[in-house]
Amino acid sequence: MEYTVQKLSRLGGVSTRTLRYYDEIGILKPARINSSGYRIYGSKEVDMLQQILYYRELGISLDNIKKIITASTFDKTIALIGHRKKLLEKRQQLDLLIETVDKSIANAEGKILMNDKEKFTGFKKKLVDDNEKAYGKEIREKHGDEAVNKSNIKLKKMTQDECEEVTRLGHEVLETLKEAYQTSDPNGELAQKCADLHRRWLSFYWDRYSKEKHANLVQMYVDDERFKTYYDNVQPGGAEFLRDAVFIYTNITKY
Amino acid sequence: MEYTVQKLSRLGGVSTRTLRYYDEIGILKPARINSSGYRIYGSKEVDMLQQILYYRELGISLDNIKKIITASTFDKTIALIGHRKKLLEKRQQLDLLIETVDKSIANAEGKILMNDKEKFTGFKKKLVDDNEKAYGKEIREKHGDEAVNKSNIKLKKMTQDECEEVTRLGHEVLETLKEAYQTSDPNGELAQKCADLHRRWLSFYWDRYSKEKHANLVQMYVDDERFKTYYDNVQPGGAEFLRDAVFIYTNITKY
DNA sequence: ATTGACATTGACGTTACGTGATAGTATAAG
DNA sequence: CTTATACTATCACGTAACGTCAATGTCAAT
Repeated sequence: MEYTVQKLSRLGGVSTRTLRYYDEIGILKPARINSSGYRIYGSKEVDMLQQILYYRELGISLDNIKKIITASTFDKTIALIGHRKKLLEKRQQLDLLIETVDKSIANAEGKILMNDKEKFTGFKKKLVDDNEKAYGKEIREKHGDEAVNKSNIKLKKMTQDECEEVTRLGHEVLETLKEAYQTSDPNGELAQKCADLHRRWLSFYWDRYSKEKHANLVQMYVDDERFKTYYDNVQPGGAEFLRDAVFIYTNITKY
Repeated sequence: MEYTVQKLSRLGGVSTRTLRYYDEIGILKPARINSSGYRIYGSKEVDMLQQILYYRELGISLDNIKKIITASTFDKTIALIGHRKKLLEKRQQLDLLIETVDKSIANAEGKILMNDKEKFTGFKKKLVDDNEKAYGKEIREKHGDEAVNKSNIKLKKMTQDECEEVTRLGHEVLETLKEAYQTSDPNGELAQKCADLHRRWLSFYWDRYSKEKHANLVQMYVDDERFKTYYDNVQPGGAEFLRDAVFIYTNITKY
């Protein structure tokens, strides 16, 4: 069986540009060039493309793939082991980043909540900025290893499963909010379920849950245009509805 | 206080090129340009650089940093939350890759071990290639989600702590090997400790440990030049010494 | 005046292609 | 046989965040 660029590209699920590029860098040459200058690939090239794409999926650079595919099984194994190590390091790096982002978010939220009433004092911005500077310095000091480890934020120990759940929860909150909004009853079952989901979602981010903070936060969702927009994009009037539901849920009615 | 490019670059731990680039893309302009065309930065710019570097550490693109640093605290928080989500997705993607690499390594090792005696039949290469093709297809079929989940490889459930340990163990094996080699006694305490460390290291990669496979593997370390080179680079004669120690350790003496 | 450390502006290289521009070729329909 | 259109080819520029020359100008000290 013979294939032109497009046929092979469809077979492999890549673009024709990719095939021409692979030809250019010498990683996958066509079996022959026909009289019109067209690239013609054979079944051997199909197999080769499969292998290339396989390694590409693993995040290996084309340069290394080039070496790997011409290497023996042993060398391939060694290459894979080395690559595995790189991936693990990358993941640790990612974990560290996520931790730091979490700290930053928690910090910002804390500041927002604490300083909600001083909104116009002009102090807040300075405080937060100072804090960011401090963190930045901290990180650059010693890559933040020790400092970060001392953190007592809950998120630190989030497993992968929990990460998936918090994402799912986030979606669920929004979808339940949409449904609940249709009932127009913040006291209803759906709205209260939504408030409860929101609490569970928050609990992932907060060290410890408190009704006060919860109510405070949803009020802020309404007061601040940017958060309001976020929820209203999901469901117009959603921010207010969520606040009302959470006020009932927490049994707190003023802020 | 005023800073030239180099002074600021040393303060922030970045290259002068980076500062010129940041000027070029408008993310950090100098306070003024002196009569000789030199960039002069003030303390405000130092603060700004701190912030930029902070966000850069988090893996945020300069383009987004540009938006973030001019945004309010609320917007920054929202941006961070969004970024956090991206990081989590990236990590899941990485975990998937690591799993697949593990499968691939285990597969290759399995093939090597199983077919050690058929080394010259020429079947092996074909088998492995076929297998790789199969995996590649599998992955591209449905991103391998289900297929990968069905895997019963031990590594799948490696936590981060375990990942760190296996890396540490790997180093320990090599260092102990070096020390043990000095004793010239594969039956000695150090050599047996090394063999034991090697077993523990292997146990991370294998579904279940067997003395047979262990002895078989270390013999291969000697027989195959590429693996031999790997260990001999650490300690000349290391591959043979490790084999001898493991033969004693496993109480298996022929292969 | 000279030297050495510092500054400037280009401009090309990096990765793995995407996205045109321009031009030649194959194939089926009219 | 012409035409439409579907395909092919080769440039060549753009991407992100700088690294790395190269050529040239400036500052402080000897």
